[in-house]
Amino acid sequence: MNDILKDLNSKQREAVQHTEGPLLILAGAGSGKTRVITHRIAHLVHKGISPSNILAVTFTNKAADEMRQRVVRLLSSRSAHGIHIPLICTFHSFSMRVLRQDIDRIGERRDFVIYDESGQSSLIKECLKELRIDEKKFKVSAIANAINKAKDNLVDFESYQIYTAADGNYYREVINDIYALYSRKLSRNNALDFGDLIMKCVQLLKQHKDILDKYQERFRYLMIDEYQDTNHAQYMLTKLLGKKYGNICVVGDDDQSIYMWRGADMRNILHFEKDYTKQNSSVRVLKMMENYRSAKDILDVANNLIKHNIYRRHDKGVLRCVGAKRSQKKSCVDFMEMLNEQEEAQYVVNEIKLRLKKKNSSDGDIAIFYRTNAQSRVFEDVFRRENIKYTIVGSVQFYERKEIRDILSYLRLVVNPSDSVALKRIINIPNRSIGKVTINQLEQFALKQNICLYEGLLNADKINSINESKCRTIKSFVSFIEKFKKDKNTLSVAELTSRLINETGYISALEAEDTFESRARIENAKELISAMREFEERTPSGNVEFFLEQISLMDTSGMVPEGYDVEGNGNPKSGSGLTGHGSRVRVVLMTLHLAKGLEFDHVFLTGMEEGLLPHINSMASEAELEEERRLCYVGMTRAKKQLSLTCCSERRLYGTRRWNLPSRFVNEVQVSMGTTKKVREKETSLWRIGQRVRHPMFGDGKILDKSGSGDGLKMVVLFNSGETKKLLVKYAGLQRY
DNA sequence: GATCAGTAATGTGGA
DNA sequence: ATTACTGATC
Repeated sequence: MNDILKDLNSKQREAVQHTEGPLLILAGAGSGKTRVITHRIAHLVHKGISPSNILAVTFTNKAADEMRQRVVRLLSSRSAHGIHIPLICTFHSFSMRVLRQDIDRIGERRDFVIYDESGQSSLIKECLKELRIDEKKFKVSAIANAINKAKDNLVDFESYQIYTAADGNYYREVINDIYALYSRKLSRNNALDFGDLIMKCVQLLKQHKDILDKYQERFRYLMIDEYQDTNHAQYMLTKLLGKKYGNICVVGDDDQSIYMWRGADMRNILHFEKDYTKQNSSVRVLKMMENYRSAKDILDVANNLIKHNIYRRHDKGVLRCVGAKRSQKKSCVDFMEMLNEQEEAQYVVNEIKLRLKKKNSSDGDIAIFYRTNAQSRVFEDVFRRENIKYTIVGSVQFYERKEIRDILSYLRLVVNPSDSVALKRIINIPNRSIGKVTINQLEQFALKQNICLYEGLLNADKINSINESKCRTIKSFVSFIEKFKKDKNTLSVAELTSRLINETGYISALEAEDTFESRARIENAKELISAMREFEERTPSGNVEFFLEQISLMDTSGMVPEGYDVEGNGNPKSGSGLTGHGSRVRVVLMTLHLAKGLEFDHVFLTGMEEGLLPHINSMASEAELEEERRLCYVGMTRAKKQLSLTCCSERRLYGTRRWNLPSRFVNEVQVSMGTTKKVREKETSLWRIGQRVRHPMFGDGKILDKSGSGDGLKMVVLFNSGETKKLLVKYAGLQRY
């Protein structure tokens, strides 16, 4: 038997060897999914299929990178000379490739830029202003959701109009107007949003048979990861590509579908069999339910939970424990009800400290999961107070920082002057005295003349309401950008950017500020430049356009601290920092959504309360409730050795005090657990006069006086700088230390 | 008087 | 992070 098949169990081997025709792999949590995909790719190549005929699609870049690395390892061990790696990429980057080649066939320019979520909402705000729609009645986020949802379902604004005309709903009519204007604006700015990438790709392939044929011929073997998360547009894209040869292998787990709210359509995975069965060929379905990750107790709990989902599920049996050692006398699942969220956090920290003391070096990774981001605050407070290092996964990411976005907007503008969103972001950064009013006048002018905003700036002297001195300021800004438009082709990305931030005065403005925060921003700007240098080394031919493209396709989500393996399956990554360092314990905090695909020795699943998990907004419909249950299931199945569930009888949430019951999910798992213990409230007054506090901006200080209570609690704080400030506790972000 | 910059007030589902 | 208000500046 060849070594690609050697370390696989029988189900895995069958999946790898089934290469022709449609194949559905239902891969339970911890069953070795990534392993099967990578080995299957290697097996295809080994069989003699050209790597260029193989396409594997994932949802995140992280998953794609991980897979690529593992495929390289598998292939290079068996061939000394240069190996060719199949295309492994995300849905979005695949669509991007296709569109860069041929989008002109459906009437857009090939040098488009991509708008992220904030670019999208800026543009929607522009639309609201132009259509004179009240932002309070039509929330930008709601409109963005509606538009994204439409695009996920392949409904472009023309089709939206047809549906709207049919049902005569006022809200939809307004959305329709915004959608139409928004689409025209995108086009005018030479930009696509994320939804467009897939939708336009499908439109292109549907409308032009020659292009479809080109890709069908090229990619004869398709593999789709996390198929349960595909939306309709993604479904259609894979369907089109796989139509000719039918060699389509999808991998997923309907029990881990947690992105319905983002457009994922579970019917894709539930109906795959029916969908791909034809007269002359049948669909192979493989169920991999052997779990290599978790202790038996943990799997019992998870199985007990998920069996309560009856509404939509593949019948695939329960997760079976293999490999992992049976736990000792003590159950490795426990549950604790605490009085409030401070006590909950304290309990978790105490448990972690106990573990640290034991010096049980094999219990290296600890994760704390929660349903909502807001819950992380309390944990941070306690961890900091107790001096335990932790990492929050998914908090503000590097490329989402203000200073980085500012600099990137400059680059965007230089590359594509019609990008009005980028222009408006930076036109007055640093201060040039071009304010709201002036921008408004420029916008009005551009709208009337039917030119883009940048051209409006070029013609600022033709606007009566703009005086001469303002005009000069605008002109000097324009010539600044024009200069860099020329430099762009002669300078490297890093060099161009470094000049840009120096010559704009961006850096000197930050230097003048000279605060803790501004110094950090300068550091980040420098970090960006070094990221660019790295990029130049990696891709010597790479220009600014390509650099920007890479960044816009990076998933800001799913970023995990280095060393955490995706679906480890007993293959510790060498040099990951997890092995060989003795008792180095790592604590990570994240939302349940971010936990998917990861694994940890000890998992704390916190806030197990009605209203939080299941979340209050998901309790109305059975479908949403089941998604909450799956979310909980995902959290539980991340644990290898120990799973601790916690809840609070009282919790301060969104400013109000709430009394929640323990989550129904706790009752559902029905495993004997540690007795519920009520912990006495220690101290009501955490903010006492004399207490040392830390403020994110003003630094360290001490409480001099306080007044008010509850949300109105105010404090007078004397900071080390000598300044005295009166602060509202609710918003000040103070921490005790 | 118009416009701008800085400050204060306010907002919470999940990527 | 975004909006409302206020004093500063052209």
